Amino acid sequence: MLLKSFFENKKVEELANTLLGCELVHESSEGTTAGIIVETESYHETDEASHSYKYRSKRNEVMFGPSGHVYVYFTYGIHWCFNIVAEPEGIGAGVLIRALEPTQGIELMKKRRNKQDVLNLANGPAKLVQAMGISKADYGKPLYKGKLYLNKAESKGVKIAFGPRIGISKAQEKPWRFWIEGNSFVSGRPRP
DNA sequence: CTAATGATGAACT
DNA sequence: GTTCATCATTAGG
Repeated sequence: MLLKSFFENKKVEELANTLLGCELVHESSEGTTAGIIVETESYHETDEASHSYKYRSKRNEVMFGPSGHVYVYFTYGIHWCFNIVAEPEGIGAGVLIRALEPTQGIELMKKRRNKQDVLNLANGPAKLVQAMGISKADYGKPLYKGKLYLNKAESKGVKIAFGPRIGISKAQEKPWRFWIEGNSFVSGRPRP
């Protein structure tokens, strides 16, 4: 699994970039599920759209902590999203995982999601949280230690594309969304 | 205490 | 492509 040093000494957008192609693994009591990260977005405290913008609060305080920890948040009344904290303690930054390509425990994911279509298991922020069995219980946990962790990118030479983020009502000017070019598990396709 | 808001998904036409 | 479900967190009084 990737160690603490992987998350350190990287800018948030750099981490978002490096995370593409890595495998996210969760060993739960129901079984192990895993998937390749194919889409990310980066957020920083200087960015108006970020939860960590301007001040810290009870919800986002883990984003100001050391990098490599898990930030899980709830939105729109029913949806959970999964983030990885980036940059050193004191800086509120993180990478939102937007989509996964399932690799292990696909049957379990289908059961959790109550869907049969593999393409539709984890191609969205709240979907992958459900498919992986991640919950608020994982909030603040380190990714370099424990049952939820990352494996190094297996394939080299994947094409990385980037563009504006999705679902932001303010500050959409930063091209801080990254995805693997041509991967069909990426949520949505930006227009040229 | 009360009201507005939102880094979305599913179902539908 | 469009509509709406649904609630923790936040800001304001």
